[in-house]
Amino acid sequence: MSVVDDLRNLILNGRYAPGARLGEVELAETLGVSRTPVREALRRLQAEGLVEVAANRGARVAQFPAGDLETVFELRARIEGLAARQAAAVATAEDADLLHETAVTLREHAGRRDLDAVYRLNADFHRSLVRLGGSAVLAQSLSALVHSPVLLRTYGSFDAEAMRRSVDHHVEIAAAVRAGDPDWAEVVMRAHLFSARASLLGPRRRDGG
Amino acid sequence: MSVVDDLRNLILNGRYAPGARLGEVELAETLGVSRTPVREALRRLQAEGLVEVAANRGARVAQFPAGDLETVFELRARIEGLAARQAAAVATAEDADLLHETAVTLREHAGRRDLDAVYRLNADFHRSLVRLGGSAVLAQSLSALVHSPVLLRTYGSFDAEAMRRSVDHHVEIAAAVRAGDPDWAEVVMRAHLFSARASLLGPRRRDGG
DNA sequence: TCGCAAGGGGTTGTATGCAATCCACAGACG
DNA sequence: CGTCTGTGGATTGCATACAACCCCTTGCGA
Repeated sequence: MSVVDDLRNLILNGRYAPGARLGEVELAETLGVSRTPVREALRRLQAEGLVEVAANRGARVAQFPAGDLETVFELRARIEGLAARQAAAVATAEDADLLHETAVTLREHAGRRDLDAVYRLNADFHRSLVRLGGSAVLAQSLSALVHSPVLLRTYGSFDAEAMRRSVDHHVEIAAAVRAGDPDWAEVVMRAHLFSARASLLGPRRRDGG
Repeated sequence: MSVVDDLRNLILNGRYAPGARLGEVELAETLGVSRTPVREALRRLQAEGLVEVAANRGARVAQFPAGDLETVFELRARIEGLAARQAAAVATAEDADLLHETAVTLREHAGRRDLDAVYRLNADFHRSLVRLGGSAVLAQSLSALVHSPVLLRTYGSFDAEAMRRSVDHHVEIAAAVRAGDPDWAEVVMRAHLFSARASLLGPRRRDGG
């Protein structure tokens, strides 16, 4: 429907890889509109951090330097930790049950290595949690981080144990929300993201020595 | 120079108050360009969270519901806490000296209640710290929060003691960075923001009772 | 007097044309 | 042979024209 959503999906689905050139005329033809809405969509996605545009030189899909990936997870741990905390503080039993449902379904699909469903349910879970947290600024601060092209298909690099940890974290977070325990919810969420970071980036060796 | 920067400054300087209508033709005339660059600037500022646009109904300056202000400060404490931590971990002595300079100058202007200079130096300080932290994603996550129109002229609502605390926090953060102590830098930054929140929103009474 | 529907003004959404800028390649000069 | 410069093609940036949409007003009817 909306050009900006279409373009965002194209990037997020890997149709345009990080670093790929985004020519205005090519996108306009692909999306079946003129250059004007394409340009506006590119400007929005630029502000979202999904694309980088150089003056007079066009747009490319943004790519994080590897060092920034650490920061992305550190930020997500802090921001989504807050989201989990607030969700646990305000969620009703029905809210928590819905979260639990999603987490359990996610676990089932993970058992069958159905990665597409896992990715979708994972996004659902995190989005629901943020919505429960109830703050628009929270959602916005996160969107730029979780939509990062580098984070796509992260589950592909998880081994069996990491996958098990990840899906169990979701269930545990739902339990913490159900219990109305903000501290519990926050630390599990932080563990969830640090665990994912370790699977993606490998072990963090100590500095000294 | 750039239309998006001009427009952002207009909003941030209070020329357009939160909730004010942003007509495309009016802005185009004000800025001396056509509607096209104005529209692109509005889309960018929309993604930054500074303006809200409704389909076919135009753009307005964004305004947070009061409840979200708590979340904004909670988020800033977490994100800028990370920025301070990373800055302390990597900053050189020269970097720390520059921060100290800014903090001391800020304190002098605050003593004379020169609010314009205070606001500018404060922004400089926080920006420098984030730049020291060295991560583009960090800078981007913050920009949407600190640019929030609601946070303008916050110092106007500070009493003498709160002002003193705020400026001293800057000096202390510089000291922590100079000492290369990430823990110290982070907690002072968190205190800095919680103190500001208290001045803006009043005391947070306990729930129970 | 109140409700509703049709019309008009104004604003946004989109398309297209033109100017400015950038990159690549070729040719000349040292 | 290497480097610099000029020219051509392509792409972006901007302006303008037209179409679509929304809201407000106005007139009619109950």
